[in-house]
Amino acid sequence: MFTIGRNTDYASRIVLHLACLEPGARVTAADIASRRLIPSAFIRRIVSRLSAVGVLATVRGSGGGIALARPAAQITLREVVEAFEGPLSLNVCVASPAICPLSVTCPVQQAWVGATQHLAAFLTGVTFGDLAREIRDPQSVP
Amino acid sequence: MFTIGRNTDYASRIVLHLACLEPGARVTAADIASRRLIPSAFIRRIVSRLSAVGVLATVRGSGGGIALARPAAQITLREVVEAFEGPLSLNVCVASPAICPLSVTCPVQQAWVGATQHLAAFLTGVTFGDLAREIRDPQSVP
DNA sequence: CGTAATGTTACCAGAATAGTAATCTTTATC
DNA sequence: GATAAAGATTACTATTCTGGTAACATTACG
Repeated sequence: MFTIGRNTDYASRIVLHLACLEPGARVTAADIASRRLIPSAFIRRIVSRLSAVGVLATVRGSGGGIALARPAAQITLREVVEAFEGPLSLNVCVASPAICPLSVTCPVQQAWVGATQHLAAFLTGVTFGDLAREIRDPQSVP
Repeated sequence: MFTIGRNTDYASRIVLHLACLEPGARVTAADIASRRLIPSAFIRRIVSRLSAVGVLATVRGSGGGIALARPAAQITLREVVEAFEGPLSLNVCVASPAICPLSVTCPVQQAWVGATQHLAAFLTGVTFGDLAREIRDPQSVP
């Protein structure tokens, strides 16, 4: 079973949480942590990463907090995944073909490239605007 | 970067190697290991697993060896992947939703289910018959 | 029985993962 | 400007996973 890591999962919960609030709403990391069941010490690094990547905008200091850096409809699941997992690559020979001495004419490598592209396209098509709408109005996307 | 493991990669090379031979051809593990650059001690477990899953047929003892258990066209890349990675599941909450207390109405979980299904469908569509044909006749599938 | 082959198990070192904790920086407010 | 609230950064740990090695067991042919 090859899966995304917990970081990525938590990150998507955080972004989803913000996407469900009023546009531009700002909340504290501790608040998200408690509501979304994320280890509170953990959330710091995740938020930090997401803001470095341009998904979140943070405000330090008293009264500060976390908000989406862009409208939720412009944030894709792929972006969040790649922030933690690196560029999508279902096999090492996809990201760095040189690692495999056989890769030049290897059809399996081609297959993995194709699979990776398919997955990437799917994840690009999922925005947090869509996901938030599913929560607000479950009927809209059955 | 979340990728398949080396086991899975090696396994696909082994099956591909056999798929390129005459149908029913039987060769030794050591032979495959040397030709496909797989650690020779490693290949035992891999072959053993693949035969347990019904992809390979092995014959023990002197003069024994390894062959495909079925025509290459009936062996999918998905099958080989799942033999080593377990059932496809891009997030833990896909395989076991109970693990996440939020999963009941979690749209991200839905997204991961969809992504997993897409990937599974893609990998089901890739057979080692196709892959072997690409090697024999690169023009046929450009 | 000896040899050639796969099957199985145990083991190891290094890396990654999940999670914790402590400390530093920034900034709003009083 | 002192204080406290908030995020930023770094280090650390325990556990698991991974890739790989090695040894031994089993089977079968001649």
